[in-house]
Amino acid sequence: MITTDVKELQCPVALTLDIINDKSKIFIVYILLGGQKRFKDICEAFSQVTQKTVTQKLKELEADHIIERTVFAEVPPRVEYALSPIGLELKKVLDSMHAFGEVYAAKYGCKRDVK
Amino acid sequence: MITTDVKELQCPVALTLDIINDKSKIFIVYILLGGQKRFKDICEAFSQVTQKTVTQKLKELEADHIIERTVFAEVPPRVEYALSPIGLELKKVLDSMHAFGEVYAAKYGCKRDVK
DNA sequence: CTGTATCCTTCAAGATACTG
DNA sequence: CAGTATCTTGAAGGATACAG
Repeated sequence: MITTDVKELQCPVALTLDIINDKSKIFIVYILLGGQKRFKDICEAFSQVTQKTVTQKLKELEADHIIERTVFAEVPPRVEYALSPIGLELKKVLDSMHAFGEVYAAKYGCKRDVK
Repeated sequence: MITTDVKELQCPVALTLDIINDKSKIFIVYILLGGQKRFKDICEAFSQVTQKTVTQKLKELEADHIIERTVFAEVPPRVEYALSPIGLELKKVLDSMHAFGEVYAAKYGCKRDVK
């Protein structure tokens, strides 16, 4: 069977990976764990990534119900992004990553080769 | 300051993400949580990825001390991959992903658009 | 400020064939 | 069986300019 435009992920881990499919998205969640942020703030926290990419990742996260986007009718425009309730659930995943990172760094250091 | 060939990741989450930087590596860890596996078995569990990619990811994981590679001097050759002690620590990360995926699926289902 | 729209580059990964 | 060696391609992301 070939699914043409939809896939069904039986494994919850695969589902999670499909939602948080790259580093930049996890970073956005990480940033938003510190409270809601403006578009500009997210871009600045993300020096290695272009604005275009930030926009795209924010859209994907919003489409997946991980974050919520609020537009304020002001001049100049203001848009705030915040984690949704389900997005907040990702904190546990991030926490476990944090814990692993600390254990790993204690054993092997935190220096990494750049590819 | 510009680092030319090494980066130092202060944030443990960033470090973890740098080690487990894509879905395929997390999947390999996931597969190996079920016990040590042969190269062939890993390739087969990974129908969507080519052998070349599996080889590459295994090498990276080994270089990062996440997995251990054992060569048996047999004919035909046999190579087994297993999680290292630190690699086993990743189980907690996978567990939290599993938990999140279940919560998410209960709320939004497990069907995903294919890009 | 918060995005869109193009164009362009590069790099990861697929296909395939070959080796010890 | 467990890889390595090439070649190729497609999509992600950078740079830049523009819009509401």
